[in-house]
Amino acid sequence: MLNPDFFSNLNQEQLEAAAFKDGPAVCIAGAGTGKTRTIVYRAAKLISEGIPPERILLLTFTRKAANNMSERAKQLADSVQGSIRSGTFHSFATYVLKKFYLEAGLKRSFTIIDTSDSKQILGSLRKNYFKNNTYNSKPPTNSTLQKLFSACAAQKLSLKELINTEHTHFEPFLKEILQIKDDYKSYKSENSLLDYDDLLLKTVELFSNDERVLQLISSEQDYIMVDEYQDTNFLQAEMLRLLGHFNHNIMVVGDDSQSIYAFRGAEFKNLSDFPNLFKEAKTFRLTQNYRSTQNILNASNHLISKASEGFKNKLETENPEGSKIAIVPCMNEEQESLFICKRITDFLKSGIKPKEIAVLFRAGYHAFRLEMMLKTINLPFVKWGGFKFLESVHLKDIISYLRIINNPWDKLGWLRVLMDIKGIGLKRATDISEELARSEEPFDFSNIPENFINTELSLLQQTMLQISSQNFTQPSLILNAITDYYLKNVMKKKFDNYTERLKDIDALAAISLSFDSLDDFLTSIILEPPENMQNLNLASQNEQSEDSITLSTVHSAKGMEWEAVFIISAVQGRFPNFKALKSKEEIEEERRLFYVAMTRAKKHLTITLPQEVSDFASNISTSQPSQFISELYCDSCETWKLLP
DNA sequence: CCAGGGCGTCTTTTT
DNA sequence: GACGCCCTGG
Repeated sequence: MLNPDFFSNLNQEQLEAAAFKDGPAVCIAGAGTGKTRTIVYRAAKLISEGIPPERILLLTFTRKAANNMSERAKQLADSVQGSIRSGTFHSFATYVLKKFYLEAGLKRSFTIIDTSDSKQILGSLRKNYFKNNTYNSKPPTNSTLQKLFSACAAQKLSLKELINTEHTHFEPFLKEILQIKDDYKSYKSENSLLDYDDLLLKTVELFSNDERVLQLISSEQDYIMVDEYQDTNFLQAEMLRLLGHFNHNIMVVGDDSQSIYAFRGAEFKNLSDFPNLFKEAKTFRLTQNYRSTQNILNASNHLISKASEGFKNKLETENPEGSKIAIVPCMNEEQESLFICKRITDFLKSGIKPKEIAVLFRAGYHAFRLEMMLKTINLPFVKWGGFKFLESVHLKDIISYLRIINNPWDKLGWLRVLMDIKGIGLKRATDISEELARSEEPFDFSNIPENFINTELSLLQQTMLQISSQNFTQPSLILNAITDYYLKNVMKKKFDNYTERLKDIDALAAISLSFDSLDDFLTSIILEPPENMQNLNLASQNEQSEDSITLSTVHSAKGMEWEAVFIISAVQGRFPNFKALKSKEEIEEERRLFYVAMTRAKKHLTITLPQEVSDFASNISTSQPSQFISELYCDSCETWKLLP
């Protein structure tokens, strides 16, 4: 049953969008205008009218948003059995490809590889190229290659076009880069590997080539809703367009002023283009903001009006004026951190709860100084974004063992595991992994050259044989056995801080408990990697976050809101980031990013500008205030003077 | 061909 | 402050 309170929570704009039933629609919803509430209400309403929840598909780019929404919709229509299907485009694509692997020309058990796997493969392929060093410019690194190939896929560009337009300094290497791209493609297909882009690419291919499959998949849902549509790329829009052949009830929701993912190929124009894709699409707009004070909105509107493109949705609110935005120049990061600690303490004294306070920044490392100070004064905090938990060496290692247990022919997994053995480097590890991939029996070492074999390698073989012979079904049990081996034989030798790293492995073990099969666990961890230590263990996170303030990158803060928000390091070169300074489009994106940061605040917004930052990336010593300060500055702001 | 040390690079943001 | 790459000696 629908909770009746919910009706009264919707204004006219929201009601119209939420009550819309059949056909395509686009909803342009500014920051803080109740976008999530509207989507959730629409879902709940459909369910209350008899649509089974599992026939509603909710697609988003990040899983955080997806989980959040299906939870809320569930609460709303609580007597309903079952739940809304929700997920990211990537997880939906994986579902499709697993179901129709034959039609997609794949093996039943294909492996999904993450970005660092791609880089590793590219690294080994790259060794065959760029040998004659006669050019006076630097050939692309593994990482750059990975980015280039990914950009091609997301933007539907040929490599040649991409290099000739955006990366002209690689023109001398074009031929070799093209060859590496071919090699990479063959390597993936020989080993049944799909990278993130392939998931989307193959699904789009499948949908365009096989109408039967498209129809079968389409018949699984009646309603599709897409959140944060401004963050989708060409392939995702294409996937949606194809689904539209049979599914007419598609609603996309988004805000082009909050498009902050162009760096990975997002096209915010997808939002304004939607009516071209679906001719009879109805457009809704949400413009009334419920989140922020008048002052915060004034300054935010002021800033976004400088944007050169977009709908320029001007937000309005009936909220009180509130206090002015504090612009606070500081001498250096030390003083900045001190000031923030002091002001946070004041906020806490005035009765604001810790979880209603957030500090936002452009890049993870901008907060290092502040983190140290918060630790010294014993103020608990959680940090979102920045550091990537699963990319740490020890966890990549552990996951490799799991991959081998799951699939003993996984060359990439073997490579990593073997290189941890004394006497085995890249060459031998490659030879052995290829031999193992060729063998009929799992863990068959009989064709490995004898001089490669030592006690450590035999121990590895025995351990793997033994674990796999136990036929554990629970991934957590396998993980335990692996950890046992890894700790004894590798970890202590490899790291001087192994006890600290062991905590991460424990955390991974905690997540593994909620999975019943190793394959599911591995797939999930690649498609939806946990962001940090804190949200690994949900229970402890909830307890913790009650008493903790939040530190977050602006990207990870999207969709969130807090009573009091700080934006730190608002200096030219940090925010906007120095890498963005050279192109107009990237400055535009930085501005939207700053806008997202500002509009997270409900009541108090404080922006700090250290005049001196030491930055190994940009080498800035004295810094100018961020250009966005003058762009946002208006009657709603005041500049503070700190005593030295 | 491997191990280990030194040195440079990088950190923008995520599936 | 961590990691990867390159060089050298064994």
